[in-house]
Amino acid sequence: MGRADGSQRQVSAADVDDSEAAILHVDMDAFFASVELLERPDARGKPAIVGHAGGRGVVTSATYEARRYGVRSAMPMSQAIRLCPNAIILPPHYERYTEYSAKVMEIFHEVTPLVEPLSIDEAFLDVSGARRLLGSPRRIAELIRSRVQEETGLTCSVGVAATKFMAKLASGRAKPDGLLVIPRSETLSFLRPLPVGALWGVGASTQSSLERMGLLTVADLADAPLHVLQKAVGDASGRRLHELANGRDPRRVVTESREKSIGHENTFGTDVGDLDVLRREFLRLSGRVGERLRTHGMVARTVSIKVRFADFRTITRSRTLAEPTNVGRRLFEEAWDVFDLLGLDVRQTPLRLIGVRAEQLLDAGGDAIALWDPDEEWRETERTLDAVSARFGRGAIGPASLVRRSRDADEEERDGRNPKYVSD
DNA sequence: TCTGGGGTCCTAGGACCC
DNA sequence: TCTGGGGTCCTAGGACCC
Repeated sequence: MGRADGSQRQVSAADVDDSEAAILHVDMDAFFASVELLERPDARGKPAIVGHAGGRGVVTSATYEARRYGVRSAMPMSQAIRLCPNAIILPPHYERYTEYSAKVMEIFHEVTPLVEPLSIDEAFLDVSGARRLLGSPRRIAELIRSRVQEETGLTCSVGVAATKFMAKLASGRAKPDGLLVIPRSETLSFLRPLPVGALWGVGASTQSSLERMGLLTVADLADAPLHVLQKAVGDASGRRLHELANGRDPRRVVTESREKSIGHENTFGTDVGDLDVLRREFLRLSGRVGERLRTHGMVARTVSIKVRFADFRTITRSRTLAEPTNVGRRLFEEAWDVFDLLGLDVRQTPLRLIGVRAEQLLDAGGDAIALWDPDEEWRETERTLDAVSARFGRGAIGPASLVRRSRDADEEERDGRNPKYVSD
């Protein structure tokens, strides 16, 4: 990846004090675009945009050359093309991004087990325990940068600081293809002059409410009384902003997290006013959600739907089930019923988008029905359930029937033994 | 200019329980 | 006859992030 301009790459001097800065934030540079360019050498050094031309898509990623024209992620493609008519449009290949993501995450894991992926292309690393073996945090950051470059052909930027937030700020400042250490002692002097929008969690809306109150910089927030901030942006956000603005961020690097919801949604190429089409789409989305629940070994207690109208107004409706499920057909039944209750006249007001999301996820192990074969199509599941209920009645499909996973299966799997399945 | 798809977290009101 | 306070769950919407 080339740089945005001819300026010096931002690298902290070797004598910067990183002794109290053991958190790294690694962020791939223009990740999707850079992966595409690996196979399109002809497009290197030129403005290129990842996304679908035409239709309702947005920019997924743009090279720094394209960004010079004002192209940004999440910008409507039509607008991006207007800004940069000569840009090369690259259709996305998500499987490739997933592959490269796995490669770089593996490199991180060879440095420290304390890796917290934030998204497909960035992660926090706690390297406090890796110093003895690999050297100072700055040395480790350099090592990661050169390994990523050598082993994937991609560049990344690394921020090194005492807290997660400062590390992320540093990597952003180092971009592209740079490294920046913010010593603990310089946290406040770095932070205070920045605009409020630099803080994690301050987007356009929060920024304008803060600005209306005359709070323009991080220093303004740091010095404002807590209750003033809380009044403006709510209890939790106010407290968090106040902490961040004062350089405090106690969050640890956590390696494991469980998903809290799984959903799919689709924006139609043109708004849809046909109930049959909507019904089929709800069915398809529910099927995909059920499939993913099963591969995760989870069931959902709550199903929620999302509906977006032509004018972009968006509503959600949800329903909590008596029995949690991971069966696509069940998710669909609830989704469709909840949608039906809206009483929309879709021929009059066609829809731009619909979505289905599973919430309040529970481990499917133990008492719930578990359909463990990830390759199993939900339609297969549906047929099985229908057949069972046809023969034995609906009550037959319950906690005690079909295939159940033993409580110890997880532990046994960890021990390397075969997971045990019991069937009643 | 016309706005994707995957998520997380927070708020607020009402129901319900003790 | 008028009126508690706390806690949890459910639902809808919105801000935010990548």
